[in-house]
Amino acid sequence: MTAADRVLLEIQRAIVEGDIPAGSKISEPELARRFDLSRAPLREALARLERCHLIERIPNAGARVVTLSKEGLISLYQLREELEGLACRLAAEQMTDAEIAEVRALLDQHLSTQRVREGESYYQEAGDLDFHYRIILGSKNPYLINILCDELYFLVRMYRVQLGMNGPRVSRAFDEHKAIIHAIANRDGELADLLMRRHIGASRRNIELQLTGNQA
Amino acid sequence: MTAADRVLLEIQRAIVEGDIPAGSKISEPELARRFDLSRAPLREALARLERCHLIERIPNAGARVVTLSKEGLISLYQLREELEGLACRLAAEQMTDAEIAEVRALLDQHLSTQRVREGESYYQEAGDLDFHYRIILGSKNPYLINILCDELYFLVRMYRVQLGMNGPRVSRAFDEHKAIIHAIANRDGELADLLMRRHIGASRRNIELQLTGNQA
DNA sequence: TTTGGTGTTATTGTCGACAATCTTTAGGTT
DNA sequence: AACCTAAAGATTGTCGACAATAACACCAAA
Repeated sequence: MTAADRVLLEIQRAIVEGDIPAGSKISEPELARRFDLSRAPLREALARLERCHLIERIPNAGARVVTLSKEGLISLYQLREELEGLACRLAAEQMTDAEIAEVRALLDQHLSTQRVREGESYYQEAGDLDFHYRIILGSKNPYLINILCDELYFLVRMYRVQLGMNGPRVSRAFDEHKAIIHAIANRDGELADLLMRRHIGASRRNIELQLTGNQA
Repeated sequence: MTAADRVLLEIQRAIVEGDIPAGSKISEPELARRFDLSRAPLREALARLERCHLIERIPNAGARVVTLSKEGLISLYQLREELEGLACRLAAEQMTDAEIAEVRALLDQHLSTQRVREGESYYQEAGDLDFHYRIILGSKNPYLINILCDELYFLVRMYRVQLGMNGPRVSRAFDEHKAIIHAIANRDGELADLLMRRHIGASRRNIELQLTGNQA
């Protein structure tokens, strides 16, 4: 693993968790000192951060961390609904019985840990992401996998971590996950598609509420 | 405009048109000499080429131009159907009457030039791409625009330029374009979505035929 | 002959310094 | 006082060289 990869992971985590605040300016020399490396691997990392929409660069003018907005959230989740719906249809055709069984085991595991850590949202985040990851990987479509897992999901996590995902929504999401994997196990891609779109739509509305509440 | 941007455009064109053959290995020193610049901006360009799926990089091992395959084509066009279908639905809501009129004027212009250059596919390519670009931009969804215009379309062009787009399909595509913009003008997003999916599906089958024919 | 190890070679990753560009600030003019 | 201009400062883009890693060839042993 290269130095650019390491610093990329660190900066990704820092931006997603708000350690580097949204909307703040990125200074290459400052970050280079902070992570104790040259600007070459740092610029490589910045290029990848731009790729996953965590920063915005203007030639000869610098880079800024993205700002979270209601319009951005809606645009992002419009795409998610469409792409993850497609992922469900493909997964219903492509996933092996073994892979489906693994996801079901994963969900059971989430359910038990969720009871213990009621209200603590971070682990739920990771679990939720993990579920979506599995379905997307199950589509076996490399371009779809790349877009969702490598380019869009860090921004999704940023919205969820910074704006929170709490209330009764947390426990309800598990049931929705169960229903989706059940439809996939039945090889009913259409139903899985529909359920996933509703699932993502509900998640969007939940974050939207937080967003309008906070900035009001 | 920076030097990395210039060399990026040149290499993109070279790969899309097969000047740098599909599947060939990329040598950083060689390309640096060939385009007469340092490796720093070249690596920046390579990073963006990877982003639009024209090359594949392995850490510490180099980069290769992608190889065109039937599976790759199908995966790519599955995504296109979904994303451009969404673009049509959004465009039917978001495009202004002026923008719609512009696209119609564009189509009329294509029709007249197409009659003149019957069979010459390259201009048709540009025209077809232009039409799709307009619809995508009309969706006003920045993430959707980024994915389709910046990341996927160079690969689409590569398939079409290298595997050809000929026969009666060329003229038929114009009628399909007409029908799509007509549906958008009527603010019928559902219909535009359906027509676009069929349009892209037909285009895929056409290239698929060429692909199976060539490698057989 | 095939397989495993080793040395060589070439490529990629990284570094520090220089050049080009933009932002900011100070100054002068209307 | 407001606005345009210009110089200073800082930041980004680019360069050539060095270090680390991986591919390759060669040789030895089974």
